[in-house]
Amino acid sequence: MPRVSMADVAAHAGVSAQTVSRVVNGSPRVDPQTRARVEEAMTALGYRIHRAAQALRTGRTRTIGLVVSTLATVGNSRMLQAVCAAAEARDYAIVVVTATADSGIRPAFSRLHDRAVDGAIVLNEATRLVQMAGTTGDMPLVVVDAEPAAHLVTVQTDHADGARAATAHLLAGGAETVHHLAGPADSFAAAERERGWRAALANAGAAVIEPVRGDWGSRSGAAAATALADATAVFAANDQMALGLLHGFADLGRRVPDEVAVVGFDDVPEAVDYLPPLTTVRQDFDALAARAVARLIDLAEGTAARAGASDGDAEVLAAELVVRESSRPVRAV
Amino acid sequence: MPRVSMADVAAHAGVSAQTVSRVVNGSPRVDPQTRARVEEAMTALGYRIHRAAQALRTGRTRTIGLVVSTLATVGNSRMLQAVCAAAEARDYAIVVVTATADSGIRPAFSRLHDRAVDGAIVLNEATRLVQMAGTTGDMPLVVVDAEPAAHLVTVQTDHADGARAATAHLLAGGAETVHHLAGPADSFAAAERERGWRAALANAGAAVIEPVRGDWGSRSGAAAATALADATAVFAANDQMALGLLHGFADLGRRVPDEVAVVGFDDVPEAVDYLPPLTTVRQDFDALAARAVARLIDLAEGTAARAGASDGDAEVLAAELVVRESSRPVRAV
DNA sequence: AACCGGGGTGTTATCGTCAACACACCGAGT
DNA sequence: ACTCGGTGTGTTGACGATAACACCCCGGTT
Repeated sequence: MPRVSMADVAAHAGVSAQTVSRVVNGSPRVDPQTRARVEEAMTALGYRIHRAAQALRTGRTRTIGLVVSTLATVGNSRMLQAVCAAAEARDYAIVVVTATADSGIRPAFSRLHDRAVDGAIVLNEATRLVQMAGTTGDMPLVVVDAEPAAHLVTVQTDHADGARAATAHLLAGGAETVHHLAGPADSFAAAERERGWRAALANAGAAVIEPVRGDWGSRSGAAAATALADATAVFAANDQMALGLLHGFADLGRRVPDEVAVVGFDDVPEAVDYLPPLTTVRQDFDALAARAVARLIDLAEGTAARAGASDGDAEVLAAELVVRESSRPVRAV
Repeated sequence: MPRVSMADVAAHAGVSAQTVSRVVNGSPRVDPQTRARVEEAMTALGYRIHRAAQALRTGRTRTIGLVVSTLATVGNSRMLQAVCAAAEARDYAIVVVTATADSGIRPAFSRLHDRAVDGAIVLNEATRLVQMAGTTGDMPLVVVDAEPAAHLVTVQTDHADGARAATAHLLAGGAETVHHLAGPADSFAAAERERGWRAALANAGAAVIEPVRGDWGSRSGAAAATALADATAVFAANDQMALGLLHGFADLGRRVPDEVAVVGFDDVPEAVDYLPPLTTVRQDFDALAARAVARLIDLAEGTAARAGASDGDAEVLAAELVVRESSRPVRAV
């Protein structure tokens, strides 16, 4: 049995296809009786709107592209899930495209352009967004965790403040100063976390030791342990690197938290079961995703043109310190 | 500037739109000179095919739906990434829909049906697939990690064999028997892993202690530690639960691996940095995803009708034991 | 000379939906 | 009686791509 079209429904209800369209789109210009008859016909025939045809006619697909560098980080995959949920609630679908470092974002946007998505959300690692200014054409865009800039709508966690809180917490615990295991140099989130760490140290008048740099992965955290062997407190830029650090310190015989305190960032679900359970900074990925989707849909549907409200518009969501055993005060109270 | 259509390209190249279509679709019935002229016009104008129009005319969207219960498990998010990569290589796009336990799969498939996807891949937790036999209509379907059944194409890791290898490894290490921290009762993968564990015990004539059941999350693993306090070897159904178990054992003062050996499943990237580094069973998610996508595209494009080769067709990929410190032999060699 | 076959190309109609316009009807105001 | 505004509905014509068919031009048969 072939697809049921508006014409079929129209015939069954004894009206024109246009009236069916009006019912589907909730136009007020339909007699309640007629509307009821059409709706009855729709359920009777099992009518489903043909999105491709709708897209062809209206130019809008009710589809959002999600550009993601990798899903290997817990943060990204949680964002993806949250974005899906938020989009589904608005009757939008998500198509995922990957943009790796070597492929660049151009092919990703090319695919999205083909698919005529109504807009795109870019996750993370967006420092190199500058490259693509021209490429995206006029596609509405919301970037997560990127440098706020003119003509760019961004949504981000307050990485700097979270990092500041983590560092202050470690200082309050009695550490002379706090070492930092930073993320990749080209990551905005990593830069922000580093900035917050520096600010907290400056605020307390503590010495700044140049950070060790990792790649977000736990292996790089383990590798950093020797370089950080004389630290009494370390703020790691994410939980995975913190985990590696815990491992590295264990191998070196450095006891956590008795000899060295460790704090991470993200609050991955497993952090509570690390050994010892990890103090970390929790991001509200659900809220972040909901805001990103809401902003994008506003842009895509909005009559408020992009010249107006969208200029360099940045939204920042708070992060929350979660204290666990890995940062029990170094010198007992 | 509005969208560039085939007609525009055709005008620019001095041919008809149909000829442009033939060039785009690689028809052999085009003079090489004409083809060159058309291709030149396409790049000159920046032509991009309009998928919605193509979909309307051809009835196919070059889009694959991915139905996923959650992305909280590492396995699922790695599968998602791998599926995206495999699909992109074939010029297909992925749209992700979630089907939670309460929402059921019906709305998910409804969304996919609207979107006119060419087929769908269902990830995991598919025991309740039976519910949807009628719902999917004739949409081509590949299910990952589900009970093979007639009229169902499945792709799966050899969970049972991986579990068997893990259990045999623990027995070889000197354990009297091996306890099992199982996954949720409604999960196919969990059932298979349990089956492999039982088989290995039976094979060795070891006693079977009824498994403790978790929910894949690390917290459930930690909670299971007390119930498993007298074990000398535990096979956990995934790495996250194994991590929780390591935490729980540490709290109980049970030393791993000296007093109790632990093995997980999945080989998440962090497993190597758990304390102690976790022995586990590695799944090849990339291969799994590539096979799933390949099978689905065959189904969707295949002239080989579904009555033929697709009947109860199951593909099984090997898993590999990765030995680390958490299972160092209980009784020294 | 008439015919054939096939490569290369154009024409036409169509997929399902919706914007724009047309129209028919009705009660209210002049 | 006659316009008027509003309401409910139908008609027409795109949107962009392509399947099906029609056509022309050629060299090679009969």
